[in-house]
Amino acid sequence: MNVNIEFMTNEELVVIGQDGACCPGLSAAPLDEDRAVELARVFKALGDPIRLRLMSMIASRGEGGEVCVCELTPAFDLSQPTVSHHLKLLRQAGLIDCERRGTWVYYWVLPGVLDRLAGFLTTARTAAGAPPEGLPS
Amino acid sequence: MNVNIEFMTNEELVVIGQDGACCPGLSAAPLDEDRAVELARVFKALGDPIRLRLMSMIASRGEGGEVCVCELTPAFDLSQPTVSHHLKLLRQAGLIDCERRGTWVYYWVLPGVLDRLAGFLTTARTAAGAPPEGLPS
DNA sequence: AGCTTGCATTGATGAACGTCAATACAGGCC
DNA sequence: GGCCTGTATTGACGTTCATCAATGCAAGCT
Repeated sequence: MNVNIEFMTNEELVVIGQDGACCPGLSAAPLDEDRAVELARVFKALGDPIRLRLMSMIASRGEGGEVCVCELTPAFDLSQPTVSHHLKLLRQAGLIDCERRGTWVYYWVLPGVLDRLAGFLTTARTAAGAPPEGLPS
Repeated sequence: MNVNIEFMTNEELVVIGQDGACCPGLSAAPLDEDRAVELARVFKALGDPIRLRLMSMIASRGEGGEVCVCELTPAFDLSQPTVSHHLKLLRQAGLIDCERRGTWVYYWVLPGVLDRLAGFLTTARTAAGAPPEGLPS
């Protein structure tokens, strides 16, 4: 698990897991309560226009790409603390991580998270028919 | 658009579109404000444990499958109105639809919605490198 | 040291949300 | 018609959320 910042309390989720397909899939079988709670936290993090745009701006940098907060903040018609707050929520949801380098802080999308989330939603893979063949992950 | 119930006001979203891949994809390019607002509504609908479980129970029926509300309600430790409310939110998000048949009301997942949502999240498809070759969808 | 810039945290406020009891509505059955 | 069952809607209440101004902290500068 990679939180490279000490001065921030690390409350990241591990829901989507670092490896494998996190869980059976939405359509595979009725979700049990605990997994529903964990996964809902991730979707809730994406359930805000600002956070979706933040995710998109960061994810657009591609694998290994980073974005400086100083690029993110002015892109929104919001106060700096509010943007910072949304970034924190995305981080707590286990979607992104950050690192301070000198004066600036850089954010990136945790590798594989989006693909695993997508896999969870996809019905084709989880259907009874096809075997769980090798996913990109 | 398929709302087969007249007595309910139809406020379904069309965000995820009935055909095609809805939009460039989260990682393709920074999401514009309008699309972010629309998509956030869908993710917000999934951002609650109860609604996620409801979706899962309905989606587990597979393509064309339906679930009677009378099966959904007792599965939760909630009042009937609350479950009904969550179903309404999922419907307004454009994720499910329903139909009354006699005394009972049946819900199903709108076809393709989950796969399109998954496609929106997937990075592989939208990356600059690979051509958009045929996905399982 | 002091100043400045970039970002996170705190505390407050109004809006949105999840929940319930009560009620309304639709359809089947007597 | 009247009654009963299943589901949606209404209205209220407490909690969570998004937002801001003010403040705090880290790092670079002079």
